[in-house]
Amino acid sequence: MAIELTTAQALQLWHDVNLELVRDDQPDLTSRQTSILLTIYLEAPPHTVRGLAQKLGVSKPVITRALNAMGKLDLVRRRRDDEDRRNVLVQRTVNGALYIEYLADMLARQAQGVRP
Amino acid sequence: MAIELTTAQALQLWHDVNLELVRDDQPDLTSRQTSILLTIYLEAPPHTVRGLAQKLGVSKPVITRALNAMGKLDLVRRRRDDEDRRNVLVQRTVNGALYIEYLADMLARQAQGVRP
DNA sequence: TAAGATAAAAACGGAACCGAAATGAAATTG
DNA sequence: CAATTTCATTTCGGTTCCGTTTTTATCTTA
Repeated sequence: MAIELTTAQALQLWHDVNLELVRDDQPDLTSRQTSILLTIYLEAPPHTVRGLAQKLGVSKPVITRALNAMGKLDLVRRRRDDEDRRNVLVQRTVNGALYIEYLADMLARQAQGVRP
Repeated sequence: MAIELTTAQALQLWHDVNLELVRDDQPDLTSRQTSILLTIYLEAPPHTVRGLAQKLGVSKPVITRALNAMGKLDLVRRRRDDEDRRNVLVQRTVNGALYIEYLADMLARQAQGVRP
């Protein structure tokens, strides 16, 4: 069951979602931060800085800084890998799960409102 | 014909779209810039700095700066309003229309790929 | 026409982010 | 066990964005 969406509907949905993200009082995440956050919450662990950098096609410092920012917001958490202490494992938080839930509900609601 | 999308599907779609935006070599727009751009291209003119600021719930300098940035990318253009020369009218460009088209196609393609 | 109102931009200091290069810590290899 | 590799972070200079405040230009109105 693929989702059939005309390009006009897709644009309108993108517009409405972005507008709500700007207008709400949730923290504003960049595309990179959003990609990282959703990768962590949608894909199976473990998630390392190196792995995330490869998946997104960006440098490792970009991941480090994004983790700093999202760590401050309590959306993700770092933990040293005990198997290989060079690695940092990125983990979920309760607050991050709540944010994801907000995002998912908003997206589904906006999609619901798409007009033919 | 509303678009039915589970929250899980919505999240996956959001993830995939953001990931592609990070990975492509198109200019990276912020949520605010995207909202402004799509407002200009989806809603009827005229578009003024003041009107855009109100619609997005942000200050006017935010709009001015976003227009500077998107003007450099040739995505939008300013024109003085001849009726009231205090106003700036924001207008579309060919390059902006091409960017919108790229965005729309990518979104529709990603939506097409959503799995039940 | 002088005074006030309005629209946009500019200026300012502070915060965040960028890519590239250097550093620190831990594991691996010869 | 010394040298090298790997992983993540820090640092650097530069750019961009933020909110607030000030300035400039234009219009309205008393």
